[in-house]
Amino acid sequence: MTVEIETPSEPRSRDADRSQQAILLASRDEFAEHGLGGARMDRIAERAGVNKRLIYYYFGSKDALFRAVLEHSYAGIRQAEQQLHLTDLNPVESIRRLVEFTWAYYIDHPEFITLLNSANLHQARHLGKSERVLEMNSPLIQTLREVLERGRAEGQFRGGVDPMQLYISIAGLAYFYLSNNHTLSAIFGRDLMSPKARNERLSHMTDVILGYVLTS
Amino acid sequence: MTVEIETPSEPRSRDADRSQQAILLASRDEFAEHGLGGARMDRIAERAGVNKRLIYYYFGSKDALFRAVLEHSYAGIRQAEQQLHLTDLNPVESIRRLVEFTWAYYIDHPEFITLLNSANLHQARHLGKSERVLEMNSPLIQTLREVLERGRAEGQFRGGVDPMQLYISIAGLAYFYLSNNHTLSAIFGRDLMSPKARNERLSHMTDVILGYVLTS
Amino acid sequence: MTVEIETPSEPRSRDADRSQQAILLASRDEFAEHGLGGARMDRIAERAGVNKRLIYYYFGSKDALFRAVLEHSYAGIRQAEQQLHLTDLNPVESIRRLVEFTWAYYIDHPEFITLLNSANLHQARHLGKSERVLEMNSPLIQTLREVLERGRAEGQFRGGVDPMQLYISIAGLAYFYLSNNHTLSAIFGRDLMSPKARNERLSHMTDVILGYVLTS
Amino acid sequence: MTVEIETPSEPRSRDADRSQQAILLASRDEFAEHGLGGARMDRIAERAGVNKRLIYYYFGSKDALFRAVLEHSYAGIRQAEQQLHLTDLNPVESIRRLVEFTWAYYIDHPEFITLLNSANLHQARHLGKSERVLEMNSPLIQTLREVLERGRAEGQFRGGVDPMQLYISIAGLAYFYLSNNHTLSAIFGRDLMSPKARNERLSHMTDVILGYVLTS
DNA sequence: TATGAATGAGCTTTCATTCAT
DNA sequence: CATGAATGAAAGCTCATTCAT
Repeated sequence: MTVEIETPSEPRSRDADRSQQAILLASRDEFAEHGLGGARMDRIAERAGVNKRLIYYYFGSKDALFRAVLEHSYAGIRQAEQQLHLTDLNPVESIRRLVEFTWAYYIDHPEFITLLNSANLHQARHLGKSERVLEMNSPLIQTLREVLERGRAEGQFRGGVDPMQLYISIAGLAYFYLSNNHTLSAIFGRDLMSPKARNERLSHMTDVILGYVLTS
Repeated sequence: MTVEIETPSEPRSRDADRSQQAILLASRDEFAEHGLGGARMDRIAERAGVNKRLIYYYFGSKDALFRAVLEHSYAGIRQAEQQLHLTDLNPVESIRRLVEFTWAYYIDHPEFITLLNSANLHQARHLGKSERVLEMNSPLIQTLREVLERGRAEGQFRGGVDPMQLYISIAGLAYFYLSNNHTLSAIFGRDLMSPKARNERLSHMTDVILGYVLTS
Repeated sequence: MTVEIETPSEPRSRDADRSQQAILLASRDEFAEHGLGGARMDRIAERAGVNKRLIYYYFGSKDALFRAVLEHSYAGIRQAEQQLHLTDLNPVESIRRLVEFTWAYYIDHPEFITLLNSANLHQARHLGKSERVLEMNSPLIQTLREVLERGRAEGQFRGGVDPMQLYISIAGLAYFYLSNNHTLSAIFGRDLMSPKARNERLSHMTDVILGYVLTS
Repeated sequence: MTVEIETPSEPRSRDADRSQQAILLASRDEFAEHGLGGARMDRIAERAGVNKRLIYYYFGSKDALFRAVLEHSYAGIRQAEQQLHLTDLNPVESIRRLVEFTWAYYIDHPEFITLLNSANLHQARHLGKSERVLEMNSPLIQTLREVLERGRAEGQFRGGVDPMQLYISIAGLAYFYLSNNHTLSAIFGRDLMSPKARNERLSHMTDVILGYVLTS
């Protein structure tokens, strides 16, 4: 999941960029697997194939590195969301696609969930150092609002739906299932990650969300 | 290292019980605040007001202690769920009460969410050491199944609803909102934990779930 | 130069005291030889024959350890000064004894000079964390004041001598010679630490100080 | 690594000279503030506004840089001393001027004291790598010897005064006061660096030295 | 002449855990 | 039942120094 955000223009040593990217990807995986507390700088260096010192040279500290990884991940999902083009579809298909996208994105980017968990664990204590995250996905909310209004205008959707609440709900339906799949699989004695189970979950999620927004 | 939380049968020293309980509560808070990796045995000892060595005497290791805390937490919610008496209500009220209960429980026990996160983070790597968790809340699923069937029989509910999926969905709607409330509050520029916001969320959740299960 | 300051009364593990003392003496030597920046915790642990971790267990940090060493050293010279009994002698002998004592103490405790240097180097930047040092040697100043007054009353000493200035001067005459003896020996092409050279310096110092305080 | 401080004979790049000077001044300040052990090459580079690699290009190593700084500082005081022209004055005024000069120089060049301290700390272990320092201030000693002899011939000064001892004493009287001013100010509860306190010290120093050399 | 990238070695400090009583 | 003393291993981080250009 390499996200090239900005085209580098200045003639900088290619190795510098490559090293930074390597560190970023390696630490994303390490943080995802072990959490912020459990991640090891040594392992990140090894994974990235660079000297440990170089991580500090570029990112300063473990915390700062974690923040960089978070921002990188947020940028990734924000960018993916921007390619959804929800307004090209009719309202029902639009909602359906958003549910499917959310589900697929979490499945394809399992590290995103763990990173979010870690972020929330630590934000609870020392809040919001990374202000850059904030401008995250207001655009999608705006689009969703338009979709809901159009569906309402066409008589398909119920009124009074808060797009933010809906967005959070869609995310929550996917997130909890995936984030806790180990515990849940154990509790319910089913493999919740089998292809069949995944399809059932997506189907259920779609039903829940459409059942909510659709009238009659 | 077995921890007897419920009434001990043999006449054990009151101090012993008190120490164990103190350790359990202290470590629950510490794990909730810092995660498994970030929790510190020293701090747990300090919080519990006991000598660090005593923790090892009773619980054996940090991992074992974490497992004990998890089991304790699971036992807590299981016990609370058992007092719901869903079958005393009509199907619609029953579902409504389950949603309300889940919401309220997560709000009252914020450590539960963090512990779940930590558990899943680590289970992802070394699976299921604590087999005792498994028998967790099948009973509630069974009750929910009966509620759904009754609603279906009375023509109020749609058919084909998997009680496990529904249970996970209810949990997910509450969990994601609360777990990520810092990030979400920042992104959307609203305080998602104000009394008003909480009520709105509960209202929305209920609408979503009822919108899904209800026919017509 | 072991200074037993306070008789331990409580029945504490002997090893604890011994370990702390060993750490204190080892770090005093290490700090004296290498300065605060150049001292190595590993070497201190080795010198003290204890585990490195134990140093942190007892002293908390390198800085705190340095402060403890300083206080220990100050206590040492203060205690030695208190055994001078200057008031038992006539004024001239009293001054002579103070000069001799200062000289001998610095020679016998070469670490004291280096520690003072290090302390001042660092105090220059983050001032006075160790407030306990403050009550150091006012008592000697008071004694010196009495000696000067008596000498004045007996017509031997000049008036208007500030005991603090005199105390600093006596110290300075010894300190600079010893502190810079390597450089000075090189510059002047003499071994300034030979027994003969030492005697000459003490003799000179005594002449300077008596030449100043004596009338006629 | 020879550093030409005085006018370079061959036409060297102005930038090169400027860089070397900048490094020299920056490292002098850094060494003075933090000592040899505490000084940081990174900070020196930053202070000097040059690339870190350039320091190595010009000076070879941290130790060599420190030696260059020391030599630079010694050269500075030696040069200042040569402009004293002590022989132009009568013996008493000559001594008085030397005391005043020493005091003023230390006050104006506080880094000199710290550098001397660091030098002595490290020379104590690996002696005398910089032989160039040695020719330092024999000339002044020679001048001082002449002054003392003249004073003796004129009957004002006592005989048998070793000019080296006197020189060291004058330096020591100023040095100890200034080097330990933080500690001393704290101990005695006075601000030893106030203008008034400084004047008193100089006055005292002059009295001590003249009290010693003058007859009757 | 000058520099950004990179590193091996070693630093202070932390941690879960055990020993001895 | 309880504890203060002690530790091996490893963590995050720093440092003087070198490489490549």
